[in-house]
Amino acid sequence: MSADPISRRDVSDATVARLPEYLRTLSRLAERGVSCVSSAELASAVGVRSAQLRKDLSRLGSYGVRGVGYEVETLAVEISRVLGLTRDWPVAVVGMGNLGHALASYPGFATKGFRVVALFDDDPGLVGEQVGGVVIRPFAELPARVRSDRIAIGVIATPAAAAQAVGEALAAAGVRSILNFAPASIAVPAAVDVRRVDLSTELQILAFHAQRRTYAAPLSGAVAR
Amino acid sequence: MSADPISRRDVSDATVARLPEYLRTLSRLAERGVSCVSSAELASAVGVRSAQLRKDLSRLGSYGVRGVGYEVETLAVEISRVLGLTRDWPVAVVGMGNLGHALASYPGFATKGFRVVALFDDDPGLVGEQVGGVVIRPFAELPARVRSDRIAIGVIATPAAAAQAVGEALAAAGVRSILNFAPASIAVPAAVDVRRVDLSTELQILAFHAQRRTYAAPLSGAVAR
DNA sequence: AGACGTTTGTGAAGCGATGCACAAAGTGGC
DNA sequence: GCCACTTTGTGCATCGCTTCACAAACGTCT
Repeated sequence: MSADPISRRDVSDATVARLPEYLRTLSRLAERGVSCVSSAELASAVGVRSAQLRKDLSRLGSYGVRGVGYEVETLAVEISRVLGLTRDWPVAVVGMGNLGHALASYPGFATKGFRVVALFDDDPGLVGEQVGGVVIRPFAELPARVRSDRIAIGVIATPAAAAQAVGEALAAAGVRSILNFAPASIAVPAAVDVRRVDLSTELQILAFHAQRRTYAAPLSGAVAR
Repeated sequence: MSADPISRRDVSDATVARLPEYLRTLSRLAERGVSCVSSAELASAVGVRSAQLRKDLSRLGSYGVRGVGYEVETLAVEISRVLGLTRDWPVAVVGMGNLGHALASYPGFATKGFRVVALFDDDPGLVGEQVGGVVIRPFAELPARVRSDRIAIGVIATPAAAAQAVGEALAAAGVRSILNFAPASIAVPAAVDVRRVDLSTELQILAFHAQRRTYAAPLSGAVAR
């Protein structure tokens, strides 16, 4: 009864998106031997306002001490608990091209409870190969592996054309969380949570700002086409 | 004077983030031979409300025809222009491990005016290797290459420990736009625009929602550890 | 040419997130 | 034990984005 898990329900998406950043900064502080930190210090290390940090953390409960600050270790554990990192998350990667290889051996995937336990591709030249100690298997084995390995998260790293079919197969197999790296949006049942990471989109946003800078700078120069 | 480039100034970040999605959907429609589309059709294809789509597009100017809709080709060209995709964007990738290799040969990088023209790594085992027709060079050559190739965008694909140094080197060399894939935030001068893509953060957000689902489902089951 | 149906562009309302400012709560010194 | 100082937690104002709703504009049909 001391820590009420139900109270996590009203944590907004904006707050959740910042929690991983807080957690990484706290880990860095812990490595440096810091055991206690104020909201002002932590906020400036992360790059947010201190008021926002305190408001975010207050959603998780009262883990700070007035006049002192937050205990680094305690706060890190609490954020981990809220994010669900204290349990095990078996992950499957579908599509073992360059990107799939990179994701399967990405250090960030191995930590925090995420375990890449299954790799899939239909290219006969790739099936059987080992990446990070896991064997690449044909895509048809997906449903069986999802059941046997209790796979909770699917990562799509296929070309755009295959993304929709893979997403449907993952959803049909019971995977409710999908991280989609393919340059295409996919339609899935409402019960499935999809997050898309598109490298091309990020570049285009950068290009927009870069272009705006070059237009803004030379006030006297001829701008027209 | 017909198309005023200054009017692009008041396009909000939220709108800019959606423009690439609109553009990709328009390209798909054009491939299918669709030449005209209403805001309702386009919006549902993208997955946003039609009012939002219209408001976004109205920021770029009046490119729709009342009673008819938007001409696919014209709208695509205009969005491309606003995003700055009609010019050439030389890109450098720093850190040619698994992720760097994947990014350098990513199809989405090659299209839309982005050209990977330089690859850097300090591992002697990688220097000299060709990826997509571009030779990997030692990191020390970065400043010279930025000048000679007019590199505008830098992609950081190094381990976390190297990210800060690479970011500083890019900024010092004159690169004003950085896409950071390393699992670490970097501090750069205010004139430099950094976007961070963190695979671990995305997974953690997925895990949060997945955990919330499992807590919400078994109302009668004992939750307390 | 005029009336009708359709779709855009946009003012206004609604809503959620951010930032401010301060009371509440704790520590340490005397 | 009381006082001064520090820092959290939070009500409240503000800001920006999203959504609604409708008038203006366009094509079409007669």
